[in-house]
Parts: sequence; structure tokens; C-alpha cells
Amino acid sequence: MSRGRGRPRKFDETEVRQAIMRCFWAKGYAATTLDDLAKATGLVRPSLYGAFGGKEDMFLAAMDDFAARTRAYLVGKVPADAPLDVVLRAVFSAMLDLYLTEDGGRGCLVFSTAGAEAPAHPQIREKLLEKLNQSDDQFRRLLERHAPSAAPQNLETAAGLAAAALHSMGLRARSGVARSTLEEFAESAANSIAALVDCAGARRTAD
Amino acid sequence: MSRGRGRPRKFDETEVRQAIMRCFWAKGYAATTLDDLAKATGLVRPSLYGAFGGKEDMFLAAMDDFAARTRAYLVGKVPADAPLDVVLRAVFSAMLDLYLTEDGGRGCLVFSTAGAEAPAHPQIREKLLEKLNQSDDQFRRLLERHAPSAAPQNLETAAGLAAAALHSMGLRARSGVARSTLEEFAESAANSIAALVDCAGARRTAD
DNA sequence: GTATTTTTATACCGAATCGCACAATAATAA
DNA sequence: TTATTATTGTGCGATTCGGTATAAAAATAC
Repeated sequence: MSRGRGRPRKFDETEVRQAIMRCFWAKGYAATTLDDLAKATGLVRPSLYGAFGGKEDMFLAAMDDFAARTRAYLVGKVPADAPLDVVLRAVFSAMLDLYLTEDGGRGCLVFSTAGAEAPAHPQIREKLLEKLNQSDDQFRRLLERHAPSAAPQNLETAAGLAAAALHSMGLRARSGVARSTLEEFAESAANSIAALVDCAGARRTAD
Repeated sequence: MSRGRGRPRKFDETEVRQAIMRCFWAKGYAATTLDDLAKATGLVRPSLYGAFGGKEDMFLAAMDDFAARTRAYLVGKVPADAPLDVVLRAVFSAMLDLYLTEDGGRGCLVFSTAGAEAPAHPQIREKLLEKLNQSDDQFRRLLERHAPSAAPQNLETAAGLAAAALHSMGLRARSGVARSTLEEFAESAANSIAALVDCAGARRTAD
């Protein structure tokens, strides 16, 4: 499993990427310095630069790594066939576990920290937009699977609201809202959105 | 209208505060430098420091100023007695106008940029939490006024969802989502949330 | 063994960072 | 006029910023 010719790396790439991700997660993009990253990874700055590029490159990779971790968190926690409200509660509950990691709420690296940099960093803005679309799509597919009889327009709306609830949960977690409060919010939001879908609550879809 | 003894200021305090607010709005807290603020306001750094304190003081003030601007944006745009869906659409539409200000979407200074700094800056985190609670409260009062017959538990949930929709709209606007897409999202969210309240869509409020 | 290649480690770069002395300035109070 | 007070503008100052030049180190290829 050698990399070929030269001197071998003495670090594990995926471990270092996780450390970089945690660092950006804690402090956001702008407030994280290359020294922070060097200290967190145990590498010196030139090694970081050689392996992962500049600061912005590392943050973009961290956004992808966080999204991957998010997906990993959901695997096995979403029941295959269950009523929609049960499924939504499971998803929100798992995401809260992630957002309330360790010492105090950190929210979502992507949704709760990348927004600040969007206007000044087109690549970050672009990837944030991509992640937003993915969260919409994932909820839409989830709703399609668990409520196939619902009207497409209803599904679209409910998916958008579910994603919105998720974005808000990240922000609230990062601002220090208590876990119990967040769990209440998550449960009532899940119930309401599920009710929306198959009760056909939305009226006047296109006036 | 003199300030007493010494040399008079040659700047208008509220104008300068607005300039500071716009600056933080565009770049977020960490990426904004005192030189940016000095250039945007036309003041030199020592004058800024003397009048408004350090960078964090200025950002905290900017959060309040943005919240005040938000309230001002809503005045006169929310019909006094109208169906709930109409009122919610008016609120969301006004907020979208604010979030899509000028050159490209900037979202919300508070909800879309302050989250990144929360873990490292307790005062910012505290004020963000305060603004989050205020947005929940404002929606709760709005719903109480326009749907007095609804169950309190329903109102609480719907208010949280409305606030969540607002937080998400800020994030989406800042990430570059097109205005028309955002308007569709706002309209369908408003309709759904209104339907939730008086259709008593939510089931199993406390299991 | 010798050459080649890649990573590490030290040290450094110019620029930018926040904050603050310090003196000059412009008003009021006596 | 003279003293007092507050603001302004210049400029420093120690630190930190992201990034890189350079050479030592550690592996493989020949």
C-alpha cells in the first residue's frame, strides 16, 4: 500500500481529514488558522499544504467530509418501512445527535458556518448551494418512498420544510439551545410535516 | 444638540452604525477587518474604537441594528386583519426583499452569519440565542393574533416552523438561490404552515 | 551503492491583524 | 483669553496571517 517512490507519509490521510473537519466545525472557516489546523493534525504547515492544498481547498474538502459523516450517521437509523412521522423523527433525532456533539452544540459545519463566507468565496458558496440542494433532494426521496400516494407538489413543499427544520436545528444547536428543547422542536416538526403530506393540508398550490 | 464640552464629532452616529452593519452583513464577523469598517464608515480606527468599542462590540451592535431594520421592514407590510396564510406570505415576502438586498443575496446578518462565531464568542452566541427566541416569539404572537382559536400546542409548533422557514430562507438567499425559487418556497411554506394551524394537522402532540 | 522522488522540518517572507500612544484640533466652560 | 474636554489623524508595535523557499530525511528505482 505504498505511494511509490519517495519518503513515506507518517500520517493517515483520512484521520487528518477528520481532524481538519473537526477544526473547521468548531471555529468556522475565517476564524480557523493554518496553525490551528497544524496543531490539530500534528502536521506542519508545509505538509498540510502539500497534501491538501490551501486553506480554502481544505475547507471545501471538510464540507464534503462532513456531508459524508452526515450520511454515515443516518445509515441504519432510518427504518425501512414505517409511517412517515416515525421516519422523520428518526432522521431529525440522528441529526440532533450529530449537531450536539461533545462539548456544547456545534450545529452543522455546512449549514451553520459556511453561509458566512458565501459572498466572499464563490467556491464555498457554490458547494453550500450544492449541499442545500442535496438536503432538499434527500428529503424529497424519503417522502416519496414513505408517502408514495401524496401529490408531488405537496411532497416538494414538505421536503423544503423538512430541510428548513434541519437548517434551523443546526443554527439553534450552535447557539446553545438545550437538547430537550431541540428534541421537542424536532418531534413536533416531524409530526407536522408528516401530517402535511398525507392530510393534503396545503391549499392553493398555484393560484 | 451638542454633546457638551470637547471637539464635536463630524459623523452621524446612526449613519455610521448602518455602514458598520452593512459591512458585517457582507463579510461576516471574522472576515471583516477594522480597516474594512474604517473604509466603509470614513472614520479612522481610533475614532471607531472611541465611539463604538472593539470589533466584537461593534458586531453585537450590528446584530441589534439588523434586527431593528428587520422590524422596520415589516412595519406597514403586514395586513392587520387578514387570513393567516395571507399574513405569513406578506411576512416572508418582506423578509425575502431584505435578504436579497442589492448585489446578490446576503441573507440575514444574524441567522446566516453569526452562527459561525458562536462557539468562540459567548456574547455573540448569547445574542444569537436571544434573536432566535425573539423570532419564535414574534411568530407565536402573529399566529395568536390571526388564529386565536387554534390549540396553543399547535401554535407553538407552527411558530417554530415559520421561524425555521425564515432561517432557511436566509441561508438559501446567501448561498445564491434564485429569487423566483425562494418566492415559491416562501409561498408554499406560508400556505402549509397556515393550513397546519387551523386544520389541526399535527397529531399526537404529546405521546 | 547511487540516483531519484516524495515528505518532513526549519526558517522566513511580506502583508495584514487589532489595538493603542501621542500630539494636533476644535469645540465649550470659566 | 485661558483652561478643559472630547475627537481626530498619524503612526507605531507586537503579533499573527497564509504561504513558501530550502535543505535534511527516508523511502524506492536502477
